Amino acid sequence: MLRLNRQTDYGIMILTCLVREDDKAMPPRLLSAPEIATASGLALPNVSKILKALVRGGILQSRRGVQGGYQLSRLPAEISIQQIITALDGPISMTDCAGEGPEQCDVSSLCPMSANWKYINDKIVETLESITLEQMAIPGGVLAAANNDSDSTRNPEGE
Amino acid sequence: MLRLNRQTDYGIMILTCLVREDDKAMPPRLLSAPEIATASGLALPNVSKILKALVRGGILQSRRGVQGGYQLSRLPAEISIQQIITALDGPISMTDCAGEGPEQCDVSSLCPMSANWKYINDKIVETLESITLEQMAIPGGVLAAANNDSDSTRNPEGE
DNA sequence: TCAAATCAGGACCAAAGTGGTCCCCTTTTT
DNA sequence: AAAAAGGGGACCACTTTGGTCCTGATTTGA
Repeated sequence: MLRLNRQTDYGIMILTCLVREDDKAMPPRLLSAPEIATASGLALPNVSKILKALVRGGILQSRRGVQGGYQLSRLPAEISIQQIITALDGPISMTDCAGEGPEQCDVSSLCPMSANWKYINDKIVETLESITLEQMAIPGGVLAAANNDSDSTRNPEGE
Repeated sequence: MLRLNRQTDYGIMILTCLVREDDKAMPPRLLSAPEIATASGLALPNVSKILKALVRGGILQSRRGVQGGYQLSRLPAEISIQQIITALDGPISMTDCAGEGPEQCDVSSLCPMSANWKYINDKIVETLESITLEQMAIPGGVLAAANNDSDSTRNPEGE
């Protein structure tokens, strides 16, 4: 599976909603949690929980009180999917080996796969880092962006 | 986190053990579950469960009876990490959107992120498909292989 | 100054998933 | 026939996750 949890999925959905709402209302204003819940079609308590986590992770800014609400703390083009995942689900690490400490895996001698796992992990982080919220907010946006720099990644077989 | 489960982690560890044992005993012979458990340092019942799953997934071949055991069904260079993960943890799909059916996510209208998720998912599968068990079995093997074809992937910053 | 609106933090619980063990059956060799 | 293996699945304890709710802090505005 290798699936990210549902909170994270919802979080990205919520953020893409925010981007679209921002585009609509040109003097960009704060959106309250109930407004965001309505726009995204999710239940308020859950949306609220996710929004708070996104603030803690530095993705959103909030203001309390009457007329308060949430807004992106950076431009959508400067927020990567990787940052969102990290904010909601902690840092990406496919195995204990790939994590911070060198030898959590003390089963046999020293884990000979550690360096390999770290490389794989970095590769995936790199992929997720290259996808921006701006791309994610428009249908097919990621694919379109990938076609625009076909030299920095692999050419899709032909040519 | 985006972590693969422990069975999968163990599974890859077990397979790399198998590769190394195979290299030692030049007339390649079958290894029994207890032998593999000893070699890997894991508990027998758990190793046994994982080995069975790997057989079902087509990664290993088995033979029953006295002198029976397990062996790889292909060369280590022809087994990708992706195949192992799929065998032990099911097909990779980061979200419901990225999975098979088009619109599991029926929250608001039709999910505009679906195509984007599919692209990201493919990208990760591609990465995992490019890593072989042979590379994984030697320390630093993945990194070495990546340096050998620095045109097909990104150059690590400086030239 | 008080009330209303709004976010912050965390407690809480039910449901699902995971990790690990064990048992009984089948196959194969001697 | 007995012993040595793997096959399939049941089973349970534990952890994680998903989701809701409550209480407190902050801000605005009448």
